[in-house]
Amino acid sequence: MDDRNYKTEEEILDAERDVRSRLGGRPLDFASLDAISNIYRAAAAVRRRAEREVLAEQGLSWGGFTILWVLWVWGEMETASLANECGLAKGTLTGMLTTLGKQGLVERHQVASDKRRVTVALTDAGTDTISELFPRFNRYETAMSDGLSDDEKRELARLLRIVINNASPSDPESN
Amino acid sequence: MDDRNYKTEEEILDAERDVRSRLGGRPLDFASLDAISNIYRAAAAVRRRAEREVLAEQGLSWGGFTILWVLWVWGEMETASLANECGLAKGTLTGMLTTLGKQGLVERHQVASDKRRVTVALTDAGTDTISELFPRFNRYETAMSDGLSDDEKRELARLLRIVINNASPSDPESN
DNA sequence: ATCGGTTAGTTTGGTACCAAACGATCTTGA
DNA sequence: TCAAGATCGTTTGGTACCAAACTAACCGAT
Repeated sequence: MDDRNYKTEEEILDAERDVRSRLGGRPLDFASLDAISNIYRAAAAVRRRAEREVLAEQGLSWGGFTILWVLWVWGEMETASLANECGLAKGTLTGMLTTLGKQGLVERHQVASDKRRVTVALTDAGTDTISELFPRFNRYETAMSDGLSDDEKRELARLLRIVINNASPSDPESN
Repeated sequence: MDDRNYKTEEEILDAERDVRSRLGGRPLDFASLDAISNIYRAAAAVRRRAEREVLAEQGLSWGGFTILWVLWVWGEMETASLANECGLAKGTLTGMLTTLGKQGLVERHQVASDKRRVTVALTDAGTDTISELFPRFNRYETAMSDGLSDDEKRELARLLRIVINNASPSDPESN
């Protein structure tokens, strides 16, 4: 059976023709369709494989890894910034910090001047974990970019930044 | 407070310098890092917004929408192909088909010649839903691609296909 | 003809994730 | 000074998602 999870050029064109006819010739934006749906496909594939092949042995999820990485690069920070930086809802972050805390990788500190606020920092074990793990993760990223030139990687990142901005509510109450 | 969820050029360079120093000058592939991490960021942002602004009023998740879309384009198909086509684990598909079935949007049919096998098809209501919803979803995709030329959209899709292939286990027992 | 291995889909157990409701703390204005 | 509102992080309730264990059906070799 056909278990490829990509399409040949012809199959894509077939699908386009089908959809077009099913809509009675109404105009559709296939260029956008293809671009956007591939973003999700690529992200899911990259994530699943990373969790299986790089992160699982450390007992980390993609989200957990992201949190450690952000804390490593940016240092101790408040949960609101951290959630935003990681692209997580604040409620989600609470749970994941609890998990990471149980693993001894992060610590919460109450802010003295405002008892509502909490900062998060890596523990020594957390620092060890991420500094050992990150180079391996980066090699994985290199492998996922195999076949792309450096210019193409940069172009890919640039195009995605445009999409990210389009999708990011500059308007209010995200979270 | 700074609640942008993107970075300026300088901030990215700052972060790069920090990470570089933290690793004691070990070489890192920042081009791949930037490209791959932006894929996930973009996907999460696009998905969340789609679920809120396009899918929620129909009571559909991204995954549920994807299933309807695939069935609409490709017609009745067996669950294994459908799971593969949607990028879902087969166990996940079981649950989502149950949900979609309760909503009256899809039907399961046992294959007569092999009672292990099951095919899935849209109901009339399912067909109505997806054919009404899809054009709106496509307009959303267009909005998410705002600022990209048609050539850039195609280039984005092409670059992502390469990543998808890299991340897809051509080897066995996925699922 | 039946027994062992293979291949379907489903069930199970667990995490990740979101949105909305909540409780505690800070702030502001009268 | 103290009550009303804003703003923190957490809790709650629910879905989506995966991997691994499971069950039923098929199939091939003896």
